[in-house]
Amino acid sequence: MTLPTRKSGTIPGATVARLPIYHRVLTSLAAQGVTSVSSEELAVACGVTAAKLRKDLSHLGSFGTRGVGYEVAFLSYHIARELGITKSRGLVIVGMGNLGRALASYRAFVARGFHVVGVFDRDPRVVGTSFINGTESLTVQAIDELAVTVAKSDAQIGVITTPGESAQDVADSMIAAGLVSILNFAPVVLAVPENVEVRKVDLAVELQILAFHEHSLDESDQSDLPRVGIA
Amino acid sequence: MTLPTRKSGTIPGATVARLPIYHRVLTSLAAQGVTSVSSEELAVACGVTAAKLRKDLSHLGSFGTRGVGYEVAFLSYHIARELGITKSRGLVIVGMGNLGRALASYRAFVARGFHVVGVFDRDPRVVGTSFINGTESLTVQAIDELAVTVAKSDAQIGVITTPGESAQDVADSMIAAGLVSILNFAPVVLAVPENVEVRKVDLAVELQILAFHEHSLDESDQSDLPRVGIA
DNA sequence: TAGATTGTTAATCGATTAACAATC
DNA sequence: TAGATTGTTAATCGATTAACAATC
Repeated sequence: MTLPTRKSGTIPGATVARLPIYHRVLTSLAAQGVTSVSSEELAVACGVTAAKLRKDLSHLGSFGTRGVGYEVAFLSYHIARELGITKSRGLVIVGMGNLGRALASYRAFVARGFHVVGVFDRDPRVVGTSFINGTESLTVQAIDELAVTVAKSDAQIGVITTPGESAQDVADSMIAAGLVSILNFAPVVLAVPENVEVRKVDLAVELQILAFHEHSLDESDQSDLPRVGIA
Repeated sequence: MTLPTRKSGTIPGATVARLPIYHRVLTSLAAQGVTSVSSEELAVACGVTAAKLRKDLSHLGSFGTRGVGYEVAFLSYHIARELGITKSRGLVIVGMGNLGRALASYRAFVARGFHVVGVFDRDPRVVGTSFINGTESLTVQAIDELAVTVAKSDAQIGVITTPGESAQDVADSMIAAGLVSILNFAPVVLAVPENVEVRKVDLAVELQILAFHEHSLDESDQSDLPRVGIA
């Protein structure tokens, strides 16, 4: 018998994007006391096909047992290890509008291994105000203080929740402060050095993609309608 | 000379997902008084390659002029038309926690052609409370009232911002109320009939994908380190 | 006409799927 | 051994890219 071997080489992007889902479902199964799961069962719970799930996992190594399935805790640990979420990672959030304040208090972040180490805003009227996020109280800081806070804490990810106009300036400040991972909610394309990874979430874009779905239905409704005319 | 012809057939999903970006950038260019743009210029502003942009647009029809470029207003209109965002679409939001309240007041939604027609929560202590979103005041309703509100208004899209435990129930209520487009922020896979389109946004997943990036850097840092030993 | 840029073609790349040999 | 399920292979599918003929 050989120890499970971690595959060398890189993991496809599409696979990386699904690993967090697998991890969350496995965590949930473990909480329910489930100790073993087949690729078919796990796939259904994750909303993917069993073939895709097994293919994804095959990029990490060989963590299942043929004829049996996967041990929930074991697989969960190896996915967490691969994702680098075995330790909690620090966030800074810049832009304390509605969305920024909501994210600063978002309980799912803590539940999934992140902690907010600082919140920032450009507006002097907002700087210095405090609010409660879960257990601790956060005081809004000026953006000048970003670099010092990032250095003092172990912050690794910057979240931008400003309007589009300020987003590039904020990104520049984050990069100057040493951050190389940015989650950008502002509807602008950020220019960053190539060692910096930006993920963009545009909530209005998500709605517009759904609007396309609605619109497609409208059109097919029309062509499905019986046409009045010469028969 | 022939009129620009709209292509028949379906538009690839990857293209549909980028059309809102093109539309937003075109809107921004128009606001700056730019009337004409080349695929190269537009692509840079959108963060894609010119080849990809032209390929995407080719699925909608032929709206450019060879040797010249695209007329901003003309192209913008045709993308909006394709996406079905020439008219404002109504949203209902269920789950008035931090995220739900933030989205209910999110100005970018109105700016991009959506309006909130109702907000809902399960908690009787929250039902009946009001808050201001831009110009109007919204009163939180009980989920029982969802169907009536959807029927009375022109709501077409349901947004779920509840905890995971309630999300499936909420989705069922939305579908019963006649909604077929759902934006789901709860970290669960919703079971829905196949005529219903669900888009899932998991904010913690976005962070976890960035954590993978951080983690990859950690690993390459280590292998880059000079190793002490027999040389 | 000469220069520029589109729209399309063909090649490449990556992701998905189905099937099955390996093996518990 | 018989039944079950993984991990892998090969085929398919869809998306991206580069190059260029069409044409303003």
